[in-house]
Amino acid sequence: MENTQETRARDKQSGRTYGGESAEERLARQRRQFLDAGLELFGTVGYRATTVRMLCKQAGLTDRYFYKTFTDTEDLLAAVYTESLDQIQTEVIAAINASGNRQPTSGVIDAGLEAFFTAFENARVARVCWLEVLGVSPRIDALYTKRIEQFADLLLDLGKSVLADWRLPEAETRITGLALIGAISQSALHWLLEDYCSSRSSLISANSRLIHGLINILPKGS
Amino acid sequence: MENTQETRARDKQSGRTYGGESAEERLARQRRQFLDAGLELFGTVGYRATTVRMLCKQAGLTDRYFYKTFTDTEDLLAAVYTESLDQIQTEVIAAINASGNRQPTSGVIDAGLEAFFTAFENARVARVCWLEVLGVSPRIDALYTKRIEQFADLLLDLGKSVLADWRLPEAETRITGLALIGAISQSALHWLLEDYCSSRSSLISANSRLIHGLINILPKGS
DNA sequence: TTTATCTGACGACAGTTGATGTCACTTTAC
DNA sequence: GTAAAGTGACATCAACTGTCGTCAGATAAA
Repeated sequence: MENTQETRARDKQSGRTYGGESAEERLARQRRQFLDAGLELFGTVGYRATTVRMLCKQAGLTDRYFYKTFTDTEDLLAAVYTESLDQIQTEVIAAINASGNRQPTSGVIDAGLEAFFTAFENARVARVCWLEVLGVSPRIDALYTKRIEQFADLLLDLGKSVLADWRLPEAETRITGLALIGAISQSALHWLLEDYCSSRSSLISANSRLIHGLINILPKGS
Repeated sequence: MENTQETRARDKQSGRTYGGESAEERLARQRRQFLDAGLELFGTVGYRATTVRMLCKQAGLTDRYFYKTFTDTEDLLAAVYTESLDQIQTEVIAAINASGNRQPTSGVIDAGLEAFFTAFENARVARVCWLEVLGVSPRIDALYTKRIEQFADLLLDLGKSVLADWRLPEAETRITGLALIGAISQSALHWLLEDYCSSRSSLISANSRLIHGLINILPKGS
């Protein structure tokens, strides 16, 4: 059906170099600029108050390029959120693996918590991940749920690897993981909302105690 | 300065009975209708998508009466949130006091948790309190923070009354309370987002275990 | 009954927003 | 060097929102 010059010309970027950049490089750079602008604006004035025009001004690009890469501001929010959490998750896992001494549980847990809270010392990241992302749309809610569950699974896998046999029924295991993530994230949220007036170490120690208390009371076997 | 008929006439409601209701009764009824409409709409289509017109249609009243009682949709949101949490807090406290047997800690805790989760089985209440209220404005954020802290204090007071001497430093005590509320509320939030597919009892038991584990590991004296 | 208040339906207004289009100018490819 | 593609500043468009005003009719007080 006439997939000729017309159609081909209308395709995104026909692919010419411009300013020393290939078409893909330009698209990637624009995407990055919008991601940065999104984190900056969503993390300060908030998602609801952020308009396409503001994003473009912040990114130093024109409206057209926004719609070339994203469909919505919501689309950008999802991208910013995903990228932030990807990075944090990577850092937490790295910290856990780095604290190689897996036997004394406390070391691993505190290392993970430290990486976690350190990442959320960036107020923009914290605000986007815990405040702005909630109640936007069913799609974003689903994304949020998925990421929280990923973190819960990370925590539970760690627990199961440390405690040889795990005797908690599956349903309660899931809820327990979510509850722990909730405890940690609520701490982080209040940390942000109170302008980080508590010390990071007190956050780590309070949450660490919670986790140790749980491990202690788990049904034990053998 | 001329506080005569002009000014007096402009005052809210000069105070005549209409339809068998006094001026105050009418104002109170209208306020209630808007509160109900707010809970309904904020709890289903969401705060961002709710407009003044929609609220008035839902409440069966005209725009004018909205502005007579509330300044903003944000104002109404704050009122709906406050009323919902007031009621839940009352129910939780009542449940705690009702389970009079204060010695066996578990009874009190489970009773409180049961009242809590039962209240959030109302999806509209849950959505408003955990989703819609976040990231709206600094004013609403402050309100949220205050209420969460109230719940945390409730929990901590209960703990301190059960455990004779409390040896945790104040800073960590606060964070611990917030973390516990976070655990419980994250459970409730996921319960909502997953359409209440878990059982209430599993939520109670998982969170109860978390609290008992903490109590167990607290620094003990005497 | 008459007059002032209360009510609901409706329209008007300005301000924003998302989304698209225009136009002159640069840069690249042929 | 010439045509096509890329770019940025700006205009345009409809849709929506908060907010306020108008007006006819219902209700209560005089």
